[in-house]
Amino acid sequence: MDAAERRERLAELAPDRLEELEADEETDDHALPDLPNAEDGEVVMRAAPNPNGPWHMGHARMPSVIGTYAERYDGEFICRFDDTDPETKRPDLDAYDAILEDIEYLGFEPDLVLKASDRMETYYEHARDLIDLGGAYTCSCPAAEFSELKANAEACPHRGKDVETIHEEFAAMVAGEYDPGEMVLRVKTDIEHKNPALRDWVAFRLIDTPHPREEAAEYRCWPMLDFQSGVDDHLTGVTHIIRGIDLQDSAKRQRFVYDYFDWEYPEVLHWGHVQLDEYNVKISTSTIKELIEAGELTGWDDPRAPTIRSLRRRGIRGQAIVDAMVELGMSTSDVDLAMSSVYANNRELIDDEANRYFLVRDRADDPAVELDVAGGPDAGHPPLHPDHEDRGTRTVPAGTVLLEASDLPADGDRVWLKGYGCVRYDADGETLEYLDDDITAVREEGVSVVHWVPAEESLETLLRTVDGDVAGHAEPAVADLAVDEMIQFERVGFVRLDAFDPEPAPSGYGPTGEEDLVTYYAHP
RNA sequence: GCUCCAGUGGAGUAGCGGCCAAACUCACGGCCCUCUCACGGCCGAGCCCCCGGUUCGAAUCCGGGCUGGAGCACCA
Repeated sequence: MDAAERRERLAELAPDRLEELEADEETDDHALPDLPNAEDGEVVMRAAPNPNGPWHMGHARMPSVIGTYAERYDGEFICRFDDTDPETKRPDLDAYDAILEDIEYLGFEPDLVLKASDRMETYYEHARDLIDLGGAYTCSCPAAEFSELKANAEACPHRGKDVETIHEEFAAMVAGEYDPGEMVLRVKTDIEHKNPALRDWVAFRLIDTPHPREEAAEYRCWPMLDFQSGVDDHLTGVTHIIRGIDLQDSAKRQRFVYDYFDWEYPEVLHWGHVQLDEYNVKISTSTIKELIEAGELTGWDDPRAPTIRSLRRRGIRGQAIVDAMVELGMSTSDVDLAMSSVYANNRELIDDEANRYFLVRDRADDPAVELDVAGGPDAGHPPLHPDHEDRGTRTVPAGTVLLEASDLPADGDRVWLKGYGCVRYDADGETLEYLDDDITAVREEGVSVVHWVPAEESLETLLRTVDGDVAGHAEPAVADLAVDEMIQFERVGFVRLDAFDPEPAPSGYGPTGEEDLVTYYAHP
C-alpha cells in the first residue's frame, strides 16, 4: 500500500483520525522548531548587534529567525546595539542606521531599538547593587597575574575586600580616576568552578578612548558584554535568547549575576556559524572593511561582497534571504549556506514578474561577433514573457546583429534567432542568410535557439556579477525600462537595472562612463 | 591542559525505539515540455561517524572512541 492508498483506506475506516493527521501535518509545517516555554503574546527576543559596519550575510540569520518567531508567537522584537567597547570593537557611527536599514530590507521592524551606550547609568546602578549584595569586587591585579591565579583556582587578595572600599574604588573607576588596566570590577562567582571560563569574570573595565557617540563620549568605565547584556535582557523582559556558540558560556556566567539579584534567566538557544559558498571573500565585517579600505572592494554593496547590501543591489529580495535562513534551522553545529538556495527562493519570487530581454555579452573568451542578416524581416518580436502573452512583445531590429561567438553554428549550418527566424551562417561572408520562420527546424531538426541584438541601436551595458564585471549589449527596448526593475536576460540570468548613463566609477573598477546602462546580476 | 557543544545523501533540515531497506528543499545527472540554459513535469544517483551494550527490535536509548566546533580576554 502506498501513501495515497493508505490515506484512502483510512478515510473509510477512521475519518476522524485522518483529519487529525492532516491537522498535524499543517501545524508541523514550521521550518523552525517550537520555542521552549513559549506562550503566544508573551515572547520577547532581541538581536544584539555590534554596530561596527553594515551587515554581511551571516548577520541576516538573527533578524530572520527572531522576526519569524516574533511573528509566530505574536511577540516582541528588540534591536539592542551592544556598543560598549569604544576601542577594540569601536562602533561605526553610520552602522547603527545601516543595520536598521538592513533589518527593514529583510522585512522586519523592531518594536524597540536601544543603544547600550545610552544606558550607562543603569549599569552603574546595578553594579552598585551587586556590590551591596557581595557579588562584586574591585581588583587591581594585572590581567596576566589574575589569569594565572584563576588557572589554579586561587582567589586573589582583593576578593575579600570590604564593601565600603569596593564602593569607593568603583566610584573612582566611574569617575575615571584610574588608568586602563589599573582596576576592574569583577563578579564574584566560584573561583574553584570546574570550568575556568566562569571564574570571577570582569564586569567593568576602564577605556580611555572616547566613545564615538557624542552622548557617550565622557564615559571611561565600560561594562563588559556579559554584564551589560545580562542586565539589559532582564530589564527589557527578554524571554528567549538566541546567540552564537561563541557565547556558549555567557549564560553560565550571567547566571551568577541573576542569582545575586534573584532574577529568572531567560531560555537560551545557541547556534553555530554560517558559512557561504560562492564567495572568494571571507565573511567577516572587519575583513570586508579592510578590503574596502584597501580598494579591493568598492563598497559594502560591491557585487563581489557577501553583504546584505550587495544582495539587495543585485535585486535579491529580503524574503529570499529570510527563507533560506529559516531553513537553516536551529542546530548548534556550524552550517554551510548554499547561495543557490537563496537564488532558488528569489527566482520563485521574481520569475513571474520579470520580463525577458536579450543581452549579448562580449567577453575575452567568448566575444560578441557582428554579422549582417541577409533577407528577412526588419525586426523580430519575441514575447515579453513566455507565460504571459497578454504582456505583448518587444521589437528587436535586425539588419546587422551581434551574437555571442559560442552561439554561432558551424559554417553553413543553421541557427534560430529567437523571436525572428531561422538563418544560415556563412563564415566567409560574415553573414546570416535568412531562410524562413518555420519552427519545425527547431522542434524537429535540432536547430538551436539563440539570443541576439542589433549592432547599432543596442545599449552598451555593464553586467556586474559576483565574479567580476562583464561588458555586453542589451536590446533597444531595455532603454524604456526603469531603474530598479528586475528583468531576465534570456539564457544569461536575472538582473536588476541599476542605472542608465552611469557616472564613471572613481576607483577604476565598475562603469567607465561610456556605458548606457549598468545592471547587477542576481542569479541564473 | 581544563570546560562545554555537535555529528542523517554534495548543502540544509525532518525523523527521536517497530509505520525508516529513511522524507523534504536546494544542488547534480537523464528525459519530457518549450522559439531561453528561466518556469513546469517525470525519472535517477547518493545518507543514519565508528565500536560495543540494552532490547524481540536502534538512525532513534546507554557507554566508550573518533572527528569537528566553541570558551578559558580588562572583544562583541
